[in-house]
Amino acid sequence: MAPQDKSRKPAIAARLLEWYDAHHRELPWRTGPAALAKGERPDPYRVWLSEIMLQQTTVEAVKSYFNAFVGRWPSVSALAAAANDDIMKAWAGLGYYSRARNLKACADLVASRGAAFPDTEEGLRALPGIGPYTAAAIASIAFDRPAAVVDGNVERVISRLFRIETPLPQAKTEIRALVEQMVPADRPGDFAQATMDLGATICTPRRPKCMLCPLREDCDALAAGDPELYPVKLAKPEKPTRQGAAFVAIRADGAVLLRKRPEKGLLGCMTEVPTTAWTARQNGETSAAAAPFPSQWERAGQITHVFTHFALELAVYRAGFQGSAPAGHFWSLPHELAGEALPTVMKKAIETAIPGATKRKKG
DNA sequence: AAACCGTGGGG
DNA sequence: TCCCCAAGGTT
Repeated sequence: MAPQDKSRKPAIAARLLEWYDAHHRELPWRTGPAALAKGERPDPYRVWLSEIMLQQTTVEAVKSYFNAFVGRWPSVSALAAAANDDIMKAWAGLGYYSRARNLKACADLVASRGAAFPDTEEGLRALPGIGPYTAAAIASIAFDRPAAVVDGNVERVISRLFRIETPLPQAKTEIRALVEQMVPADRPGDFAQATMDLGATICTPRRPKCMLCPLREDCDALAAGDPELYPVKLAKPEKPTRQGAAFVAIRADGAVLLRKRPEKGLLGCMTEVPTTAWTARQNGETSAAAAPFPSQWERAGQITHVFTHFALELAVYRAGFQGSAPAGHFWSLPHELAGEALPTVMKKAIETAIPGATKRKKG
């Protein structure tokens, strides 16, 4: 190791923090460096809630959900007192719905222990919905612990700085070790957020803005002229297609027939219109004869929705239907529909049958 | 440990 | 249009 390498990592961390002080993003859940310097402390509840929402989810998508949640449930105790269904409804559209189920389970646990979050990585890691990343993020941001926070941004920044040829996810161990050597003891939370801000705004996956980067003199990948090649990742498997049919039954007063999905698995605990099973592509027309009950079904259209590991083609049928809801089903009136726990794929299906039905009305 | 689990935006 | 992927966790 060359002599100057000995100070490389601390120097990088110092430059990154200097950049963060001047260029950090203002985010609803963030306590900025100036406020921290004045002695203000982040609210662990807000840090936790934001970190759960931000798992595999963009900052822009999270903002409105975060504001709605903290407005309605300002504390972990308030969230613990909420009904499961209300939380699922409020989470609808954000995706990865097990996060909402774990959110409630975690709030219940924390509330039952005096409403105080654990202040160590290990303690946080034991809570539902909190894995290695989230435990480190909360420990460093909310409790000033020198934890190594490694998310997708950090993996990209580090793999470029050190031009790591090992593909992800195999390189995770190596990356974590490097981050552990860089975390400054005095500002671990800011260091974590600075690395993530750099990855989100400068060291982006494509066309990184290296000319604006505070670490351009430190970056092995930039020196080699190929930062965009990192991180190296394994090729992804092909996405299969499944097919099925969705049935939008409409009562004379405009109510739509709905039911609740099972507690676990895809879209668990969320609300749906009746559908057939979603089977592997059959290369054929799904017949209205597969409807859960007989009616004058007419074809309203077709939607395609891409999930994480498969694409779904749904034939959408529409029919009038009178009488009480069949077992396991319920009617949702027009003014209630927008507030139901409908995942995006189900809103698409309903919109295909009844344009505008799931949009929230004004007033 | 490989599979499963949503969604929307950017290039 | 299509592909990538975002402050990952659970089983």
